Amino acid sequence: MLDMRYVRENTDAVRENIANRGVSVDLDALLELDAGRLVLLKEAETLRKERNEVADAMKSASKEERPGLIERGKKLKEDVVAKEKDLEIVEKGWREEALKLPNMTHPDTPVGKTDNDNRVIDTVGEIRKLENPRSHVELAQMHDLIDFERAAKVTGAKFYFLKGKLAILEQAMLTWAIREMAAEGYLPMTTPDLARDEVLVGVGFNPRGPEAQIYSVEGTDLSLIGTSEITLGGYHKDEILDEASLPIKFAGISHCYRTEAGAYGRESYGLYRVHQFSKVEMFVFCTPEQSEAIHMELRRLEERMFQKLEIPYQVVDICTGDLGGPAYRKFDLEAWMWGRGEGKGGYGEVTSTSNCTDYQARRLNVRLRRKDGTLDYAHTLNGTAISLARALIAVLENHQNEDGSINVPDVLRPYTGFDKIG
RNA sequence: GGAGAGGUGGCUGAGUGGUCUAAAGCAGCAGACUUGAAAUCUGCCGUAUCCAAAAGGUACCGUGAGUUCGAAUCUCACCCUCUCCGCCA
Repeated sequence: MLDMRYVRENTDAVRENIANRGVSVDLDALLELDAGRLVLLKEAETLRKERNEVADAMKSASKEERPGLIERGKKLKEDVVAKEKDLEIVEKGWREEALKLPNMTHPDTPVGKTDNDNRVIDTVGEIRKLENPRSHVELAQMHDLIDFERAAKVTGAKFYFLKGKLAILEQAMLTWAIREMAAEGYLPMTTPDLARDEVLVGVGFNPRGPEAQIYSVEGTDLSLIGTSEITLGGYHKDEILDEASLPIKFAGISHCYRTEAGAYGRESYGLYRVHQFSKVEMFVFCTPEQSEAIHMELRRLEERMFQKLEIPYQVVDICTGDLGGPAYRKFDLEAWMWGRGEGKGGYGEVTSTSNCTDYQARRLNVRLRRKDGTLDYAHTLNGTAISLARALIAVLENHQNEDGSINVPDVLRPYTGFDKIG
């Protein structure tokens, strides 16, 4: 959500931003609705004022005056109801359109249309030389680590059972990641896996409807979360945070559920695009002054996780056309995966960090009280500490040996209790 | 799941149809007194929105609908909290 006053006063900048992001928002229609809304609002308020005056006059009215005042009051009540109905209709359209407005964009964000326009800003780590690199699916088959077929029988396509040492490896990575985050001052939080639709919308997700990537629970206003960004963002909904308490840093542990409608194909192979996975997510509430530096910190922490896992990756500055609505700027980490690029290997997204500035905070109504007593909206940021499924792919494929055995990265060995698979 | 009680400003808490633009206390801010602090005294002290600003208007007492000339107050539904019972890892 953008500040409507800002939109009114900076229409050119907003228009350019909409164009850069390739979002379908009709700004002119929105501005027209906005102007119409203000007129109706004014009219409704005038009527309500008269109604209040009549009610006020009743208090001291004589017996003779009363019937006349009651008549006026009845008439005004009808007028108010009618005017409010008009206002409600305009406001509904206005709100729908206003919610579609994406966040403004960081000046350094590359302008572009698709992920081909994303800018690689760093490449780190060395890709191991392998004669016969195997995909994680092949490796899993060799060691009986994943059962997709039975998961399909039990639940459906794009679900999986992790077996044996891979199940242990997953838990090891979760525990390791949580401890890493705690050591950095991020408060570990196990969150609900479901949230109210209201919260989903506040964080910027679309819980229902044809475009939705979210599972919703029939007969309730609950949806399965696609990331704990949702529950952590909702955590301080409708609250006023004390400036001195910021930044507030969380490391959320949750399962993540995504419908991934229509996302089948080569790039969705194996564990890469699945309907359920576990994730440790960093989430930060901070002041507007802090958010830029914290975004860099989140990126640095994400990079460090993959450095410690000894997995080569590249950092990508996401272009305007590929940014989600709430993000002001977004970096992705793409790890090397041998199973991509038709067996030759390629980079695949493993983490992502966004600075959402005050966009989510406005929708969630999260404010901060300055030391001088004034109020402002907080800034929110999120970043992936570790996302299982994809991180497992990266570990399996990068730490495989020529014989198909897989070394456990050093940092995980204390948590797995074994050094090698196979 | 059943029965009961309850949700009011940053906090505690009064208020059951019209001076509620919500009592009082605590906390906070400014000032007085004081060498300084405490105590005491005085004043200020919710949010959003409209207006260039001020003045002012409108809305908000868990949420939503309703009754009424008029709703924090009455009615209904929902959400949440607490107590007890049942069930249960």
